[in-house]
Amino acid sequence: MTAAQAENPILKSLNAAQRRAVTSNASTVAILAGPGSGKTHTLTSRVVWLVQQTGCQPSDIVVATFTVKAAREMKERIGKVLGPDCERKIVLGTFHSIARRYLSAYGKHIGLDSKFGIADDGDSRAVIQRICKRHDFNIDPGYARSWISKKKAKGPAAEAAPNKKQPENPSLNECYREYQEHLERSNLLDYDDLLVRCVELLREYPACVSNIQAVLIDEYQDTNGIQYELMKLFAQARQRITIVGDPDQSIYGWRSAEIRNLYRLLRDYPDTDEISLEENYRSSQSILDVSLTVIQQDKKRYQKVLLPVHTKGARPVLRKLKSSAAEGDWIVSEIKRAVMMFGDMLTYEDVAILLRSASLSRHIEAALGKAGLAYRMIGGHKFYERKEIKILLDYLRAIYQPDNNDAIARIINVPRRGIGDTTIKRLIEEAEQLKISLWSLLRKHCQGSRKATTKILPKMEAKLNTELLRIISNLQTQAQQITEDSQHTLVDLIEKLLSQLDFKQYLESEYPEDHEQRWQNVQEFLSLANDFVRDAANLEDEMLPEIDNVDQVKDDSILGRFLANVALASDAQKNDEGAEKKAVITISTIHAAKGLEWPIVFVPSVYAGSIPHSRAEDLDEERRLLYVAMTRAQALLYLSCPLYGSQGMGTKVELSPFVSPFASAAFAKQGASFNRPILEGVAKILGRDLPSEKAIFAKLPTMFSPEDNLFPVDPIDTRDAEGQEDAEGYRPKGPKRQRLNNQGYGNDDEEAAEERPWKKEYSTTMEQASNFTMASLPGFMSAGAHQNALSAAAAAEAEKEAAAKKTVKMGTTRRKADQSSLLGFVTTASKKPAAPGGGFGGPDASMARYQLAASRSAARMAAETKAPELPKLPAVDPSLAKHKLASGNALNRPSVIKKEDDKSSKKRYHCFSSSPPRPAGAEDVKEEQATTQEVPAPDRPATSFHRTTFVSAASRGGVRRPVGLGPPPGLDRLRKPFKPLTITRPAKPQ
DNA sequence: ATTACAACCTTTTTT
DNA sequence: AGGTTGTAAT
Repeated sequence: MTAAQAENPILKSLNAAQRRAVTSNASTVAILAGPGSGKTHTLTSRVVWLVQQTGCQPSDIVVATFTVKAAREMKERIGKVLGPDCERKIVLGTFHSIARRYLSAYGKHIGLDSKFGIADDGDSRAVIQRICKRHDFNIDPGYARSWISKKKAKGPAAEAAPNKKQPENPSLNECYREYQEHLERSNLLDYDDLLVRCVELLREYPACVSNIQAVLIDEYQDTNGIQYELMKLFAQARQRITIVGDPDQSIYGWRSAEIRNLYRLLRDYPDTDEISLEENYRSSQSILDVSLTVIQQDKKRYQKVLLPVHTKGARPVLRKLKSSAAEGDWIVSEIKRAVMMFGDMLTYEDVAILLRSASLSRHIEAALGKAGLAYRMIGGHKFYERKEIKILLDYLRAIYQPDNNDAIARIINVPRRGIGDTTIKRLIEEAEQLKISLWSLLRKHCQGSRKATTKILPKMEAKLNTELLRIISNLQTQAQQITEDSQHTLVDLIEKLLSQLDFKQYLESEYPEDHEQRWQNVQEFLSLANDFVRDAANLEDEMLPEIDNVDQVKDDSILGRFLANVALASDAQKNDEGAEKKAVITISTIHAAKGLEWPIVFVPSVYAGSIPHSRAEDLDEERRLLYVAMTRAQALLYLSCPLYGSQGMGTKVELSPFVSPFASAAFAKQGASFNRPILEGVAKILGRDLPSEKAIFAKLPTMFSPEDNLFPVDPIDTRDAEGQEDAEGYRPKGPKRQRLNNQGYGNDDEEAAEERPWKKEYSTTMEQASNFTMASLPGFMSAGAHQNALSAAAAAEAEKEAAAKKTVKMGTTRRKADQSSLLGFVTTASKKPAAPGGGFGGPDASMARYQLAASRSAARMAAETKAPELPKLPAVDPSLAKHKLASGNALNRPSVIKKEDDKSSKKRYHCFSSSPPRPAGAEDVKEEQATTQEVPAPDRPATSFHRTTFVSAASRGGVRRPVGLGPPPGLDRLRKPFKPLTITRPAKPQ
């Protein structure tokens, strides 16, 4: 590189490959980036480079991301470097939101009413359902919906070929047609339409993108056909495109993402500069190894290299638990163990629990709630999907677009007006026959100008008239005024709506149990609206640049934009005003976790049916999903699997085929001992300062178990003994083992465990003999013995531990102690009554215990065949270790130790040449972002959390609820909290 | 005939 | 937490 480049601060934080990607002069650049390789950073830097070095105007750059979160983050990062001015000007957002902006500004050129609304999922479903029902189509509406969506998403490229298929159900096409007609009549676009119409616009009216100098696409592997088309069209003036992606992380095939787009790009732009980023700055080597083992089972995948930059680290864990409930409890215990054993270095903020589906969160939430741990949930139920919020949104939509039949239909009877489903349905049908909107039908009927054939009782008609019609038309008038004078704001409008509906009272009567919570959500909604108005006013967000001789419509009302925003960002983000820096555990779907990272990651429910989801059609994609989940972890990775399904007794569950082939070879069966080398390794990966041993152990609560031994390592369900029918295909791994020391330490099945006779005690001998060394034989886990020892030790003096151990009996009495140690720990964390028989009071005792554990684990590691080799790291200088760590120290990565001579060994994306022979399903390339962990997804307001669990959490002193649910934030929140951007690049890999 | 209410059952992933 | 069923009340 040139001298000038060397001095450029942007480039300093980049490694060679990244730098090449950033500074490439090629007009199209394809960056293939594995997980944790700094993808986002690279893309961001390229934007900066284009602006600073090549003179691109920010307003002439388009950056499209796949998720709102990614867009936000990128925006923030760019703003940090280029300043808010540039940040504002760059056209940056999800494909959908960018398309919406263009359609709203220029849609008139393709005959689109600029006041179009966006049909969300519910709308589409309702419409299609109605159509199917009306025609007695023998189609599953859900299927029809996705069929239509796919058809749209494939884009023009796929148009030609597919007739060869098979006789398509003609009703599908009819359904499609009518659906489209209906949307048009209501002036709605569904998600796919946004893209389809935008393609149409850019084709027919290229002038509106004539200014575009560069197009950058994030998460390219998740791009579908229509998006590819869109990308090309945005770039039509200059053909300058940069994409970043990783085929291994393609997890949106179900939404028509096509990995094939990569080949298309190379075919359409033969001079594309291909660059691969191979260094992984995120995870420990052993995490990468295991992840790679998983992903490599996909034989067709594009082989790719991941070069670990960090040391080996703790072995990833695959933990088997008896039940989902036990799984939840175990996760809690392991989280607590980790947080405690690392002193102040790790907080709950560093922990994520990643799920295949949101519904799996129930057990986890229950366990967290029981333990009093606060959490935040990403993905899954969305704020805007809440009943009470949806009602309000439907009213707003009706106000904005009275012709939106679906919105009207949903609110006709919402504060109850005595109009039932059947009547509503009839009204809709009638309106549709007449080709008028439901709104005008009602209007005319109530005004008497035209009687509806559907009969409406006078009482109800009166209600309709005074309540529904009046409210809506009143507010419509008010909504008009919003744009002009700033006296009336969107918030005023909503508040008026609330009062006219008597909404609070409605909630009270409708949800006697719940109403407070729901009212809080409403308040939250108000404050969200307030934020939106403020942001829209301050930074003229999302305004497209003026282009000479091209006129755009700026007619966009605030209300319209607000509604669009809601539809496109189902993820309500709350600017939490840094109010409380709640260190809170994150629960997320894997999909929503893409691009993020955490020091500690749990992936529960790794069983067949969950991770290859039972309804999944693409197993490879499911595997990739697991891969994505695993590669979110920086230092500690835990997979877990309940052996028996949650419901009832029946369902046995089988370990996911994605890990079972090498489960015992690649994973540890229980959490690692947090001995000094492990701790130091983690500290190094995270770039944090590790507290001294003393500091750590001074804080350990009494009765704290330093090992992951509260749950049996190889649980066998007691019910199994009682003649459970073997589900098809279920086969206990290996011969049925006797339960040795696997008595349930979890809290379920306590009784059963109690009654279970102890088969043998021979295991004790062995354990005693080996002292605390783990038996390495599979199936002979000494967890119980360890537990016993610890419990016993708790009752005795620390020095007597060895002796105490011998006195342990494998009797029922023991379990009591175990249990109390679990529960004791939980409560002790906050309270601190001396545990029964609590000899383990002081730091000294804790230290003693620790040392014991450390030596034990050292022994175990020696015994284990595959023990990770831990580099002997120099102990932290004691003086250093005494430093109290600032809580926020987390974020800087240390300079990376890069392996110097891997050049020779690394493979390249060698077949990344133009016009690849298109192996039918060959999937390739993609990327991953090296996000910094402090940019977790936006919080959901606490009010939207599952309330039940929070209530229980709140009631046990220890942990506070994550967010103050106070009154809506005042107007003092005029400034967006300035969140420092953490660009966490390793200092310089040479 | 319609509406309202109570007892079930079911939940992929997201713009 | 929602939707869908089945039953009771209007």
